[in-house]
Amino acid sequence: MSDRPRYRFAPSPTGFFHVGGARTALYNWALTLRTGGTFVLRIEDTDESRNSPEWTQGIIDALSWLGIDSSHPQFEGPYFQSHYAEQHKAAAMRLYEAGHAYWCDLTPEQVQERAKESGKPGYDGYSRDRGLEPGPGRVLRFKVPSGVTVVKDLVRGDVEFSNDTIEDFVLLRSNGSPMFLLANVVDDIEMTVTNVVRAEEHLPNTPKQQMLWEALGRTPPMWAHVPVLVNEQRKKLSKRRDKVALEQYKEEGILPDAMVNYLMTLGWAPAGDEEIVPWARIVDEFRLEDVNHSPAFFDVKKLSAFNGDYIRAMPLDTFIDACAPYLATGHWPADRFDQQVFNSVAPLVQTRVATLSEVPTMVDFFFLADADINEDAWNKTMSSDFAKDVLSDYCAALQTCEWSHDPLKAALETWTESRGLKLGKTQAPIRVAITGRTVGPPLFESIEIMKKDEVIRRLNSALARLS
RNA sequence: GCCCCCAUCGUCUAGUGGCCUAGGACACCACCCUUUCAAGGUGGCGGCACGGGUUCGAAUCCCGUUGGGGGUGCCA
Repeated sequence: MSDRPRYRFAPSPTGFFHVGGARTALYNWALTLRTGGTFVLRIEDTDESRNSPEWTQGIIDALSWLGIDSSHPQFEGPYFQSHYAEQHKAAAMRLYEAGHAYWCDLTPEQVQERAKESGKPGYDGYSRDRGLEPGPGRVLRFKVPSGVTVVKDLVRGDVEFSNDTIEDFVLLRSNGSPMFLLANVVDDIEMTVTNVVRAEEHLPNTPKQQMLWEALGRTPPMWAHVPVLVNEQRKKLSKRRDKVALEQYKEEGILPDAMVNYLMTLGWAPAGDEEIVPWARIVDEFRLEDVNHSPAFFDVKKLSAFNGDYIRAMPLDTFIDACAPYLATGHWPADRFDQQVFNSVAPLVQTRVATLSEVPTMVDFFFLADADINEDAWNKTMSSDFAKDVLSDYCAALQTCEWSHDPLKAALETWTESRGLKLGKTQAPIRVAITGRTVGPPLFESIEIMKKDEVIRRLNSALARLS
């Protein structure tokens, strides 16, 4: 066994992959990479109600999307907690035999009842000294020793828990199956985990787990509890209320690099004034000691801003490739899509989107049989007194105009100046007639890319609607 | 209720006793550029929760208050 640190990420497969889990995984991965350690993936699937094979694959896929590749030499696993039930039970029995645990025949209802009567919540240690033998309907409880448990946490420092505030918790259910606290510790011991980096919600569990490590005769790992991610109401991100599925962001065209970079700046910041930094630098600089102590708001707007930055930084052909899946689901007839046309506008699109899913809408007019005219845009631009004239005069000018954006622009400029107007105004009706919207890629560059017949047809069609 | 954690612009953060008249980023606003919208550039708005200490000196250390969060299962 080497003295390299062994980190671990231990999600339970409850549906889709959570952005909070993603950040925890990334913290562990960055640390693994820098320290030359190992990243152990363990699927905590002991609760049968939340267990499904495709969810496990979902976790592996999500990690891989984030750049945590299961074939990387520093990656180990996945292990499945459910496969280790025998070890968990054996450890529980060792604890019992060593006097660290005892059987209790109280049902959850009875425990609750006693708590109600005494006015003190939780289990009161009723069976501690009753010397019960194992039997049906009996749970095994840990005998919490007296004293104080000090959790040494890399993020928070020493956290003290008075043991008398901790009840004798259940190790084995009445059906004999092991509980999370036990399973988690036994697995960490078996997998020789040395560093546990997880979300703050586990902090109250930690003294219990540390007692288990000690009762099992082991030295507890280094703990680190990172702050939770919260929503706008400052509540822990929840899959019921909040948009937390990594998959969903992926579908919207958030780039993995942007997601990774953004997630890493939640609770931590790289040195200097820039927060958009390459992963290699993050690996180099990330320290648990520097992680903030307070919850961080997962801000989709800022994520988008990061993403826009990453999109603009892409080489053009990479951007074009990245757009392909989004273009494939465009709302135009499939046979009208023209890759060459898209390639020509791509540079103009690249600076105008924050996510890839915005791309199809921005270029749809090239591929639709007719421009999809937005009514507000039409009403706003076609009501001007020059709308009809500019449409018809420009249409006429196009017949002889050289088909290149400069002359295309010059033609309209000449007309505009002759009327004492501004190009910003006069291009509007033309833009709406051709693209259907008031905003979009630069007009003359777009016209240049389109077929002359088609442009003229759309201008005439607008003209017909006007009169 | 009990236990634990936390507290710098609206948000994410820098800051580890003097470099702070508190820096950056997102958002917002204005201007510049400009064929729309973006992008880019320039500038602006805006913060150390409060009260006590400690100290020559506190955003930084201590105590309290208030406010937020997490946990409190025969879930993980």
